[in-house]
Amino acid sequence: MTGPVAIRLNQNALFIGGNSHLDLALLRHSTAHVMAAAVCRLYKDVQLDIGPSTEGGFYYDFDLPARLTPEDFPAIEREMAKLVAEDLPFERLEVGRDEARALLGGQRYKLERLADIPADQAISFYRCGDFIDLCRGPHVERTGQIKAFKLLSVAGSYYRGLETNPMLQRVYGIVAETQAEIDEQLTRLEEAQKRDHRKLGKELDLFSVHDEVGPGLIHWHPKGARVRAIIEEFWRQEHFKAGYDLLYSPHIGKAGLWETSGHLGFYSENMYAPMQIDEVSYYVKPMNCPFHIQVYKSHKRSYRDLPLRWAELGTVYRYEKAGVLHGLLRVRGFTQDDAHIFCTPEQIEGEIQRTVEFALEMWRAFGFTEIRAYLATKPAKAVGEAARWEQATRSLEQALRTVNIPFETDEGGGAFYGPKIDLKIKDAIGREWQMSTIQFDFNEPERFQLAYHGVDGKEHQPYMVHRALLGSIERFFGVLIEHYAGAFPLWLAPEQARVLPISDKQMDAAVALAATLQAAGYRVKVDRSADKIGAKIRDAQVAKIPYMFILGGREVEQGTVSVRSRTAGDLGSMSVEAATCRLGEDIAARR
RNA sequence: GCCAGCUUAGCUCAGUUGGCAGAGCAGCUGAUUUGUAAUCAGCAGGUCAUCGGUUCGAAUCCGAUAGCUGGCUCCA
Repeated sequence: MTGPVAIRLNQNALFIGGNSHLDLALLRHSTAHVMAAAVCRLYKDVQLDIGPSTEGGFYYDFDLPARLTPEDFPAIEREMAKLVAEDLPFERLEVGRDEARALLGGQRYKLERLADIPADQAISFYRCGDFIDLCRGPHVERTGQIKAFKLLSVAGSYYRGLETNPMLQRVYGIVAETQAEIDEQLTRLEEAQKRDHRKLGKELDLFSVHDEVGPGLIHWHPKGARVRAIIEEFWRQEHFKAGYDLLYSPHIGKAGLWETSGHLGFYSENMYAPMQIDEVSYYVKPMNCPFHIQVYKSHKRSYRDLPLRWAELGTVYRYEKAGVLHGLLRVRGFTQDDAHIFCTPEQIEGEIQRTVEFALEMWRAFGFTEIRAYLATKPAKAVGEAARWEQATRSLEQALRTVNIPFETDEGGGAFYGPKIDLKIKDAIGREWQMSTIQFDFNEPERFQLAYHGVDGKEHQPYMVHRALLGSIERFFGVLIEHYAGAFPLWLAPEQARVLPISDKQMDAAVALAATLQAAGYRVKVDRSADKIGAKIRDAQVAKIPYMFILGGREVEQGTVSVRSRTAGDLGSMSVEAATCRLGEDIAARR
């Protein structure tokens, strides 16, 4: 979107000036109204809810007897175009409550919305032709100011977002100043869809999900598994450097363990049914913490031992509702890059800070810089003393300020057992996914009676922090695929280089070169097809392989190799040493 | 789980009003031995997601189930 939207507001409307972002929001919201007006003209018995602007466009929620499908969009768009052509003014009306009720007639959702407006607040309606809607505003002046728009999708949406409420139909759309901008936005959406990890995962042969096995259960193919192995090895080394130790724990545990931890009480709807072993119930783990706690409790701990930082790539299984599963980003079995930090109250602030810094460092290493942080505070229902909550929340906030990343506060968004910091990043089409999480836990240390001996010789309860930096390896891989559009940098690429003989005459030399490079630790394959060189290059390019080493008669004779880069094209002939040197440089720079 | 839509070869997709199941790519075989993004020919590949119904006849119409997609709720 470019430039400020030049819109002058109705003199009755609340003035919002100068800011193009807000003007765009006005335009979007106004277009939502026009869409609602169009729907009311075309359909009978329309119950209206709300139609706000969103980050990318707008939507309006309706309840109507007809079921809307994208096939209905052209008719709605035509009706909207008529409303725009009529250039109707948006008129603001301020009315009393009784009059408002009368105006709303049989609009049940609107009447409920009206009841929510505080007594001291003005009640306003906006009229646009014969369409009138309870609305705070503001709006653009006239419908004629809406130049270009398009309806994109329709989906169900619970009234007020509550699962127990009726489901409304939500129609999404976009609006811009010119048709060209709409086309541009649609092209961007298409481009984003091309880097969807589900599409690339199939095309690049990275992973799969199978009906025969079950939804949300990921199969890592050789190439995906190779990338995963590199990620995990890097992760382990970074953790050792950061003062962590590694743990491995079982996949199942007795019911009693999950009772003590509280999971059977507060997390059972996400846990799979138990299995009977020797007449005892065992559960597959949805989390790793109770196991780490057992290790902690395996002997007495002193304040001199703390902090303990224990990490595990722990595979957990959680029941997720069928409708929420999404490629690698939302699955039922996944490996968390989990860790638990046990420390004294004095250490907590420093530990949180280094954890946040560690997380950002990790994200930077993988090429991510745009991350949003959220500080989630104490919810209404919570365990733990108020003073602890306060100290914990303060140290989280302090850490965010010290590392200087902007954050939003999610008031009351913490878990019942402690406050947390979440780091979120966006997928190819702008959906935000929670990745890193740093969570305090006041619940389990209490339930498991965790203790350490303090300087005073007395037993104290340690602070416990759960943290996952990448979140889960599955989700991280999904986001990574989209981030690089499948073209992994050399250090992560499952196949770093492919040797392409011009003809079969160079096959022996090609196999020998690949063997040499493989022995030196590079991931290299030979193209053994009978294709012409152009086709071999195309195959390698489509497979997004960073380097192609082309061997013709000349190269074999001179002991050189013609190097082609995925991004820069033909780099010309060079010695094998020069070529491997280039690989080494790219790997070191994580290019 | 809820609302809506979708499901045809390994992949991407055609398939008209209910009347013999199709293409490209990939695969295999053969020919070609090629100099920086697709060599040519042939062959093979299907319980049209599954189950049931309507019909003389169903990929096509109806119902159920499963999976997927877009959202909602929930979450790493």
